[in-house]
Amino acid sequence: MGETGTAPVRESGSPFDVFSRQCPSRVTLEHVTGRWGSLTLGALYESGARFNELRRRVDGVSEKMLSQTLHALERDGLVHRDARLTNPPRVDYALTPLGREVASRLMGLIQLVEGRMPEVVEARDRYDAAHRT
Amino acid sequence: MGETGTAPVRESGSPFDVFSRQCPSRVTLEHVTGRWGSLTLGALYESGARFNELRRRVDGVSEKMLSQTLHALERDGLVHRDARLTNPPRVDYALTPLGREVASRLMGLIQLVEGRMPEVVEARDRYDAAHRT
DNA sequence: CGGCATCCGGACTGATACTG
DNA sequence: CAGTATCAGTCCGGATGCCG
Repeated sequence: MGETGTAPVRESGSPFDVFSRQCPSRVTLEHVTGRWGSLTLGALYESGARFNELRRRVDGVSEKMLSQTLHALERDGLVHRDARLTNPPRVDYALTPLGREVASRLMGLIQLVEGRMPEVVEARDRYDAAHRT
Repeated sequence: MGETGTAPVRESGSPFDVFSRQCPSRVTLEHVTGRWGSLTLGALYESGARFNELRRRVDGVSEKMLSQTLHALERDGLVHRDARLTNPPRVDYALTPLGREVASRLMGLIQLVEGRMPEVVEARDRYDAAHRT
């Protein structure tokens, strides 16, 4: 390959470098960080819950999106689904140990963003003021 | 209000609860965790860079999306843009102190996901095997 | 080099309706 | 309660072309 210093190796030597296209880890990262994925993991970090309880925690999510999100997270091994075929049916969702680790880091990020929102809002105002013609 | 334990207060008492619809922090969180936002912050965490250098680091991003992403992050005060009106033009992007904090947590998440991909892949195989009719 | 404006197909989203 | 199915609307995102 080019020896002109183009090497994009980054610090990674990982076989699962998210920065590369077509790497399976990028898909998982998108499940985790996606619009509803992050909020769903955050909601479950609090405690396990049933479907409609989760819907209430994640304000604004539709049935379809929540269902879809939970399936993706379950498939990735981050969420455990426990279904009782009783009447009425009861399905409990909870984080797996791996899911808990991921959610923990995610919560760290979420809380940082929440806590620094005043700075963000201020930055936005400055930006908007500067970019008005 | 209801004293039946419905209080959805969560651990948050924050005025910027991402779990609530219409909260500005949710928008910022989406910029940060979005498909290209997370990878862009990750790329900049390594070091500041020029536009096309960033394009190379974030494999697969289009010019348009990178530009759009950088604007959003700049507006949120996470990225600093330094433009020299020379010829040829030169524009350097770098993280702000706040951006660096956010990117740091993000990298923690990214590295966790990358490192645990074997488990994820395994979980997927199990899921797919169990859900084939 | 570092962008922005436009176009356009397809992916994604969200009501609604229906099932077990 | 816990979903799936369907369908219409939105918007994402890439390609192209032009400008400073």
